Amino acid sequence: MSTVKPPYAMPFTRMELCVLSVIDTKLSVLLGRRQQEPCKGYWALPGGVLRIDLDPNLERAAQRVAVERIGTELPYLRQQCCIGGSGRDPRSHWSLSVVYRALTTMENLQTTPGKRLEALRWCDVDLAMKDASLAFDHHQIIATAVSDLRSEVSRLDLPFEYLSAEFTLGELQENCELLLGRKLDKSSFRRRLDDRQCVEAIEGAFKRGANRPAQLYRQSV
Amino acid sequence: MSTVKPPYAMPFTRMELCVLSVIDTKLSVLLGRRQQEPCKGYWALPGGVLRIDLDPNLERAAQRVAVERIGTELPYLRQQCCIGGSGRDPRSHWSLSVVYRALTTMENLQTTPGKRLEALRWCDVDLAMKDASLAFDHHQIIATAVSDLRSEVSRLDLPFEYLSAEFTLGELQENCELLLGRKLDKSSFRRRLDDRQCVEAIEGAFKRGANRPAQLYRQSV
DNA sequence: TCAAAAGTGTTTGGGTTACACCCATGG
DNA sequence: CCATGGGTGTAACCCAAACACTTTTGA
Repeated sequence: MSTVKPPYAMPFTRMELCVLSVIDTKLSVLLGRRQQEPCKGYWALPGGVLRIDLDPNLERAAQRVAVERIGTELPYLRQQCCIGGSGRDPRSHWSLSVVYRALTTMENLQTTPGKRLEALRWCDVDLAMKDASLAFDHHQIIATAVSDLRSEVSRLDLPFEYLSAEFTLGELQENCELLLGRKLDKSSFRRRLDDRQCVEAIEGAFKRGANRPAQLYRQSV
Repeated sequence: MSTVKPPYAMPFTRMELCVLSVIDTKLSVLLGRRQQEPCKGYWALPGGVLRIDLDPNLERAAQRVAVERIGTELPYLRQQCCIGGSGRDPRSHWSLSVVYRALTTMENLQTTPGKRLEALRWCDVDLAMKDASLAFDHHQIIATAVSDLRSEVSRLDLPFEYLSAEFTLGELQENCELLLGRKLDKSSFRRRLDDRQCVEAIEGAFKRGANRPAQLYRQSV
């Protein structure tokens, strides 16, 4: 397999990250303030150029960009969409962005800005989704990312890479409620969980506190 | 906005089409037999190179490739996913494919193969989804395209670009059944339709035949 | 004995399935 | 008047929401 120069010019290809987290009980998205043109000074999703000399595939590319901009790899990475066309980005006549969505916890993330970013901050998604002052079409991307995440959680397609390995049903429910932005009923939540067999009790493992001990669970095989 | 040569090499970027249709009462996918390496002689999804000199955006690129390979533009075009990495395609060290899904009717499509294809043929999706002899990872792409289409139809997110402008409820139901590959109940299908208000009756328009005339409907605003 | 969170049962209601039935028309 | 497909009504059922209740621990 030899590398042949393609006969046509190829698009300027970037990776963009839509990193979500629950901050202060609200689902939030990580935004970076751009240090360079285009959209210098505007808030935008963190991103970077695809490096075919460094990245073996798209998902690894997204993780490399995460490390460079945010300082860590990201759990629960999902491809969201890709957008391409002429006139999107002044650096090139024709540019293509591959967007990945992630879910992480604040603790894993110190928000010290990486290369090419002036600052990083968390922004409540309810605000970000409507904020037309974000760079490019990023508020639209955030809206679909949030809606896709929420419909996954609604149908109990749970973000296990984001959750800790062992959890009580109360903790699991609380996490889902924070992601969805609404309360769930304990009884029906549990019934749906064991209909779908998505979690299993860990024999003899409990979380103890100032109350009745709670059975610990893990993701089912 | 000046065009600046990007500082890094960019991926060899292609468009692939997953064109679905109901052929002989079965949901089928359009496959082309490749005339050139890589995978010469194998059946694959029709596709072509992204041409940033010709295509204003990704969707237009998909339509241009459709015209070149299949001879017509396609209704109901949806972005499916994109796949990228090194070692996928011997023409380039690193290649990226943007996959679009479409839905069309056999009548709109003469299957005379376009450029770079030896032949075109329709293949029952139930076979194609499992056929590991398809080029690249195309059988996997087909499987997710079919599943995405079917879950849209299940929740009555109907493919209106594919349906004709006026239809009876019987025709609509029959179309949905063919796409889903299973029978639906007439009564509940109609109840769900008017709960969701996705179609509206066309005042005074009927389809006549050797039986009771059927009210014609169209997509709701 | 009380607070707090775990865990369970029971009722209700919305929505879908299954199926039976009536209606209107051409032949 | 009969075959054919359009169109409607009803009962059964499934799932999840709502909510009340019991259980088990530490303090």
